[in-house]
Amino acid sequence: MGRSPCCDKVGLKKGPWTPEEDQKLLAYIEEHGHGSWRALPAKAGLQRCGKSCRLRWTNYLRPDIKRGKFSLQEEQTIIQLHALLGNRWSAIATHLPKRTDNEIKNYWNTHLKKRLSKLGIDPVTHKPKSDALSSIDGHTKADSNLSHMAQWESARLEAEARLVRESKLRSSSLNSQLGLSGSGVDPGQQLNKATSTSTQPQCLNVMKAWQGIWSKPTKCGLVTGEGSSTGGLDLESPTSTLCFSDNSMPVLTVGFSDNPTMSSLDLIPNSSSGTFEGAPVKEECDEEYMGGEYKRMVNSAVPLNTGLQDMGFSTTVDSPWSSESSKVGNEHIPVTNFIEGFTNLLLGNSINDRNSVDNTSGDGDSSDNGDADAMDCEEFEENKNYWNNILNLVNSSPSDDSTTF
DNA sequence: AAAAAACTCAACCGCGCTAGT
DNA sequence: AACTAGCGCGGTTGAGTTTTT
Repeated sequence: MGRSPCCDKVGLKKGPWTPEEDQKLLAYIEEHGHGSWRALPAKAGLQRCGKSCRLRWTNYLRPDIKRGKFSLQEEQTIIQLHALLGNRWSAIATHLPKRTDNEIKNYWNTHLKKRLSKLGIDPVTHKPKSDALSSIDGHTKADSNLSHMAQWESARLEAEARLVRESKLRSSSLNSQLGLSGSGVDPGQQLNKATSTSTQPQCLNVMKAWQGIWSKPTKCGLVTGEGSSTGGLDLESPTSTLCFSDNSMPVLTVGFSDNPTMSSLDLIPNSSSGTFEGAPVKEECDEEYMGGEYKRMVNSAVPLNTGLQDMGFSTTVDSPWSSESSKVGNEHIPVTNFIEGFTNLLLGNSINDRNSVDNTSGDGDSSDNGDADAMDCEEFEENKNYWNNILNLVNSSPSDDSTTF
């Protein structure tokens, strides 16, 4: 019948954890790994339910957790991802290394939500509250964007779930191959490997496809306006650069071109998952953040666009970092620009302005559906203004001395 | 200085999903 | 197919802390 209760056994302790309990849990997991959470408390000598132990570990004791104030970049990431994903805190957390879903959730509820509300922005829909009034039939122009987002997100979630399963399988098979359970390998290192693997972002892959879709139809020239005709290899975006660090690891820098005061966000490729991980630019990031954990470079055989394949797209890629484009169906997508497209979608992009000007003077071909084009440009202009407002708010907030940890 | 209000965040709760039997 | 165990997620709570009155 129903689920067996987890925490209603008599004698099990609840409430705040004591340092002694923390120590017991930490020592046990470091030595044995957590194994079955339900069985763990008895083995570790704790009068707690397994669920409580798991929560304490994942939200507090785990070694790869960063505590303290959220950085500006983290705030921006949370706001942007929340607009896309809603209250899917665990999904958002995969893009904020060392932050737990619980912490992000709390930070959203206690800080960011209020800040957006004060700005007159609905923190649920991320739309200006007045939009509902100005809209004739209750639907705003942004609804069409959100509809696209919802469709992609739905597909993304399915793909992500599969990826996680596969990742677990790979991880467990790797562990067994390495003989981790009984070898002389440092348990702490085992833990770090396990946890770092589990926190690697998985779902940005779909952004590539998303970016490709978004960049394709609009004549505002979202991202690939000029480059697409050359096979999507345009890397000369005004707002993104692909550079290579000393160890030949590409770092994609996404700038907020319309806001000169805004810091840029470096995206460091995680070659084992085929995704990019966000990290602050050098001026603001701390050593730990940019340390080995996020600069790990493994020559992994995992395809760059596993997520796309998972979604049923036919994808080809030459090698994880040597190829700047991949195929979705028959369409080339500039992979290195995918996050730019994501940011463009959220922030608008100066490219839009430039190309929209071009289009207004346009050639005969582009004048076929000029009304629709104008509408697209209008929508992107609205999006740009909206996101600039949000990000400016975050930037200018009096409580924001949070660029340090 | 004290009380009240507001805020923060660790922890709990219940549900849904998946894997195993 | 039905059931159970276990895990993870999102929503909520409440104790402790800080700020305001």
